[in-house]
Amino acid sequence: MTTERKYVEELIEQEDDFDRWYVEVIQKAELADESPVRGTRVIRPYGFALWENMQVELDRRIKATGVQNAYFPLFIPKSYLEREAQHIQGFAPEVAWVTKGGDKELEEPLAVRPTSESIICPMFARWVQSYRDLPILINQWCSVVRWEERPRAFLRTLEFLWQEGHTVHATLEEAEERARLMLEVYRDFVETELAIPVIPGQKSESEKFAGALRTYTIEAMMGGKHWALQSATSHNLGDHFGRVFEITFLDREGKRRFAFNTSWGLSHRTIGAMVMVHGDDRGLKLPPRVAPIQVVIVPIWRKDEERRQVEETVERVRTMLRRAVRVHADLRDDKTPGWKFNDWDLKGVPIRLEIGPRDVANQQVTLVRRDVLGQRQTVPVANVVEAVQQELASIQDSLFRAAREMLERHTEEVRDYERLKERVAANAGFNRAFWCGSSDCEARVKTETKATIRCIPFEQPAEYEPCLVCGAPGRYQVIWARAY
RNA sequence: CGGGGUGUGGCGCAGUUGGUAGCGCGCGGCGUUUGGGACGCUGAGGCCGGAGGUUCGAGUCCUCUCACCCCGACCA
Repeated sequence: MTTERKYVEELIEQEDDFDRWYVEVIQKAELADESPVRGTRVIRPYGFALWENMQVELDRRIKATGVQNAYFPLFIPKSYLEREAQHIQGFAPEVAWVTKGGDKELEEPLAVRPTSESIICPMFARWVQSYRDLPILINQWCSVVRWEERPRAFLRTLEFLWQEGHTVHATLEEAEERARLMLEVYRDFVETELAIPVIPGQKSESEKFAGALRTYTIEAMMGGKHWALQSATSHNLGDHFGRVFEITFLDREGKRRFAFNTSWGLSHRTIGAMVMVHGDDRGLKLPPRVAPIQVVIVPIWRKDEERRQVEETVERVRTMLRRAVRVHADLRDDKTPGWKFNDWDLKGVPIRLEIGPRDVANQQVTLVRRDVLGQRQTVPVANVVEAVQQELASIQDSLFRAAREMLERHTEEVRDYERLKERVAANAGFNRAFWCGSSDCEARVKTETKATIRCIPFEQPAEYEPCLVCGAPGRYQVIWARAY
């Protein structure tokens, strides 16, 4: 450990205090910084570049399902937010209100959107007249505000970045299909781009979105304490919002009907997920597909003459790579190579290329992978593009495998309530167990262990055993875990 | 809202029984260095969270207050 500690002396080790490691690594890798308002964070250029790369990939997938982007106002009149009773009940405690415009008291307070159903649905009501107008498929990229008691960088901040999709349909079946489709989009995005395996499933009644008929979720396991993180949700809102906002249309038979809605969102908390799932004692490990810098080139020289030759080769390699990957040449002359190695390890850049006099002489570069530090390989300059692309794909793959292995290793089928208590107390991970479906059993476990039902996985066993808590016939196999 | 803790250069901290503020890192300059966080010299930077009080004198003692952090409660 002492030799390890030498590399990044200022970063606490995960094992010592995972939560503090999380805070420190975000700060030191320059993903985000503190801001004057408690619970808000500045997202720095490196962190924002990561989010932008994520946006591009997710946006593409969303649009591929026929959705269009739009933008709705930040402010929602109080009366609008209050129309769906469960919706406002769920969000009331964490809504931020604007009551004054300049010096003038507003006639009606405006909510800063905690989510936009209640401002989008009234617009849907205006736009929908006939079954021919349906479906409407809208997405917006924006930030929302929820006045949380205990903020955590990226995972739970007062203001956070996300996309929220909102759709209207003629039938419940169509809404259901859309809700499930978008969850599948999220699953694919999170697993493919972020290299995080997830468990798709349905939320229990007590955990579902305020105002929804059904909520679907993808749940991921974080490193360290092996807690769960709800990584995205998709809701079938039924006709709850259709009725209160009077989104009606004439069907083919000329009959007036209420429309059905869905909404679905993925936020920048998934950045926090990447940090916690892939990171190690040296810092971040960013999945190549979304990493702001995929390859960093570190030049090494002693004399001015060497410097000239090395930088010439660096420039040549950078130009070769630039068309294929996101590459950065670290030409700072006030930092030593060793310092740079540690710095880029901390920032999670997947591949480092070292180019020194030896490499120049042999027309090669030295390639080091962030996920398997210490294993250096040399690559002829002529082959560098191909080699880098191959390694990036391989890193993406191995990050996903490692995360999946962690998920599997820390998941257990639990048949005894005492065992569940033990495992939750020990931060042992996910617990698969049978549940009768009663909210009493659910509440009891939450009170006694702090674990909640993360989801009812879509994948269910062929046969059901008795409820873990009360012994009544089991109706579902669920995942119990503590969550961020 | 309960329990605990911390506020001193950008960051991390020290500051004894009260005597007029210091260390490390970082930052600027110069020189030597550079294959896993180099070194020397030199320089800049602080009304010690805020208000009031005690005192000849307060970073230090007293009172009040503010902010932040941690643990609970709460939170899709």
